[in-house]
Amino acid sequence: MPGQTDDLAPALRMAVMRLARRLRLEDTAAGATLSQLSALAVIEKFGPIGIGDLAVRERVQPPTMTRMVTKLEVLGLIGRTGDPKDGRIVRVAITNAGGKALADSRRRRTAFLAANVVTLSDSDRRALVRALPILERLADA
Amino acid sequence: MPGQTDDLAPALRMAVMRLARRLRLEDTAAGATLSQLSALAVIEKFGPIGIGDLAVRERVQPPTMTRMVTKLEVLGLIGRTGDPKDGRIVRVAITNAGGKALADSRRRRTAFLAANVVTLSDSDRRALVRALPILERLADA
DNA sequence: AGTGCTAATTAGCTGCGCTAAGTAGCTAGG
DNA sequence: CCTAGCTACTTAGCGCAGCTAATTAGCACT
Repeated sequence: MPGQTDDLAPALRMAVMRLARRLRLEDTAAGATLSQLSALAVIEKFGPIGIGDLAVRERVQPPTMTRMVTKLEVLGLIGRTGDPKDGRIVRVAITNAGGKALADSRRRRTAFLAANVVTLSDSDRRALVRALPILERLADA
Repeated sequence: MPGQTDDLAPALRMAVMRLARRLRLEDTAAGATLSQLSALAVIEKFGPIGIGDLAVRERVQPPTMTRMVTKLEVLGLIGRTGDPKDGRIVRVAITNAGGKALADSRRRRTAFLAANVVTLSDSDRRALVRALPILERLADA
C-alpha cells in the first residue's frame, strides 16, 4: 500500500514539527534553552568532550556549538579544559551546578508532556512507546 | 505503571526535538522555510484568513505572523487583501504560485522522511500510523 | 623552517520566537 | 457627534540558533 507511506511521511513531518514547537514554548521558565540543555546532556553523558565531537553528536556545525558552549560556560554549567596532549582541542565537562541544572530541568521540562501523557489511554501510551524507537531511528537516519 | 510515563515523556521529548531538527536541515534546498510553508499550508486550507487567526492556528504571536506573511508576500506566494466589512482586518490568500510552491515543496520535503519510512518494516509503519494522531493531540493539548 | 592538515573561533548573515509600544479602525456612551 | 476604549495589525528591538567564510593556533611530517 504505497499510498499509506505517501500520506504518512508528510503527516508525520507536520506533527513532529508542531509538537517540537510546542515543547519549545513550554520551556520558557528555564534559564537555559532546550538546545543548550540537549548539549548539556550530551556533555554530561560523554564526559570531557571536544567541541567538534559535540557538534557531530548534536548534528550542528562547529561554530554553532562554540557559541552554545560559550553560553553554557557563562552560565557556569560547564567548564572548558584544554587537552594536555593536543593543544588544539578544547574539552568541556559538566560542573556540579550543570548536573543539578540538568536534573532540575529534566524534572521540570517533563511536566508538560507528562501531564498530557497521563491523560492518554493505556493503549495510546503503548502506541507511543512502540513508536518511540522508530522516531529515534528516523532522527538518526 | 507510573514509571513508564516518567520514562516516556522525556524520551519522547528528546526524540521529537531531534527529528524536528533533522527535518529542518533537510529543507535547506527550498526557497521558503518549514515555518513559512506550514503557514502557507494553513492559508491554503482556511482560505482568506486574518493574521490573528493564522497566528492562533500556528501557535505564534501576531508580530511573528506579520513578519512571516510579509515574507510570503514578497515571495509572491500569498496576497494581502483588506476585509470589506472591517478595515482593521488583513486577510491573506494563497496565490497560484503559492499553491504550486506548496505542492512542489510537499513532494520535495517528503523525500527524506519517505525515503527512510520505506525502509521500515510494515509493523513499524503501522506503529507510526497508530502514533500519529496521538502526537497531533499532544501538539494541540 | 615550511607546508599542510585539523580544531576552534570570529565575523556576519538569516530565520523565527518573544515583548512593548504605536497606528488604524470599529463600537458604544454621553 | 465625539470621545473612550477595544481590537487587529504593524513596527521596533531583543535573544537564540542555524549557517558559511575566513582566521588563528597547534600538530605532523618532510
